[in-house]
Amino acid sequence: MADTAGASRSNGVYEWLRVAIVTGEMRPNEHLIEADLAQRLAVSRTPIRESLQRLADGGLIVPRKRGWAVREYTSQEFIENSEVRAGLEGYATRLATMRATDEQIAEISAIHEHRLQIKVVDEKSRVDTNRNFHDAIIAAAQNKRLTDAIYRSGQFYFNVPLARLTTEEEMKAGNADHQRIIDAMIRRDGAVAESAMREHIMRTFAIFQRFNR
Amino acid sequence: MADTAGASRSNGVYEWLRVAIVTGEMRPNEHLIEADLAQRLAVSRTPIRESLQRLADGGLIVPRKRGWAVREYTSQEFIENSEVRAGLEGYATRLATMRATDEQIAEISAIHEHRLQIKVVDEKSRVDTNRNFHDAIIAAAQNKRLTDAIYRSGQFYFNVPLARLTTEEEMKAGNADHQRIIDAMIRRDGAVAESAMREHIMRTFAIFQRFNR
DNA sequence: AGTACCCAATTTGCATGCAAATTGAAAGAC
DNA sequence: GTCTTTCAATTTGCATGCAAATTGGGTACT
Repeated sequence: MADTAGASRSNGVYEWLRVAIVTGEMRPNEHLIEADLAQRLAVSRTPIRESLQRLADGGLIVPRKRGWAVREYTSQEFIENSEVRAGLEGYATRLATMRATDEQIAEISAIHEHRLQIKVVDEKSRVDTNRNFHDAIIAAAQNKRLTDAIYRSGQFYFNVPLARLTTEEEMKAGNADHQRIIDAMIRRDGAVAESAMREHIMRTFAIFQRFNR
Repeated sequence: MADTAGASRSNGVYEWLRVAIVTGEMRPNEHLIEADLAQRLAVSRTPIRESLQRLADGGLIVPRKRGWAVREYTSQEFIENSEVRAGLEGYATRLATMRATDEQIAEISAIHEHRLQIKVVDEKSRVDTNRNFHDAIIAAAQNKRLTDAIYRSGQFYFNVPLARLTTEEEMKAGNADHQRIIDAMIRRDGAVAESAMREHIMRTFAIFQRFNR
């Protein structure tokens, strides 16, 4: 997120709205009225307007003839976004395989080994270790713009309970994917690491696609 | 570009400023004063402010303690952005290779053949046919979000005379790259098409990197 | 000459006001 | 009962006003 500036009122409003949308507190298709939001957040319409425009640029809300509405994604758009994510993070994995120090690869491997111990029911650890694994790989690619683009694409998955509904088999399959990725990275095989990551991401999002309502 | 809405005054201002920055009319590091811009464009500060915030989100300008400045890219950022572009457009080429109809591939091939006839000095045709070639491939990937992401990444190359300074050898090398790409697409070899496009893009941007001042 | 300090000018952040666009619903026609 | 038309209420787009933050430069002091 290329955050615009410091802790102005406007930025506070923007962040509040962004979180409200991403967490699903504001439902897709929900209509947004400047004056209502202004009253609710106890500011004037000016910072509200500025925030809404930025949210629209970011694709979180869409213009209506009058006002704005929280964006609703079609399943087609969901798939398209998954492809973007797979393309970006797959490429990041290739770069990471080329550029990571041995220490970084050992660290990623350690995160993976740690995750193998996590039980499905331990939701927090499950989500955290997964995030750590992906974050460590992305960071090892050493490309800030690429990192930004990847995290930005994640914003589009709001209102999808990505983490909640994983079964035992799904977690096993995910860990097997991770194993394939880290194995290729250790062998410094960028092409395999990349395609393994792509497939992992497309598989994972396919699982969650059915919850995109 | 996920354009926010219709032809309001604010959008006009936004577009005017965006073009001014991208074309280099406003130089990197140039300081932007709301009131000055307002007077210059004969509107109040409100639409100016809204536009500046959106430009900042898009990464074209950066905040200063007081006001904004046209962003100046380091050569490191230039390279990083080239990698993002190569990753995205390479992946689009792979998808296009899988998804294009035979007719679409024939069309792309025809564009390429046509370009082979263009002389270096014919700048307009040279730039146009190159764009057509890339656009046709990107469109054939049939992924709107991916298309948006690719064109968005192009915005970061403002103030670089990308088209102007191509030599005879550089154009030949570019055409050879294009040949490799279309050959792989005809063979429906997505992996080769993808890496050929990646290499083409990284090579091309490496040529222009020296003009990034 | 150099340094510290202070004040006026500049510039932003935000609130408010008003005209124009949009809407929904009531009233009227058939 | 249904379709039109009209009009008041709602809502946005933009301009303007004002307080607070920032700055630059002049003056006093060493």
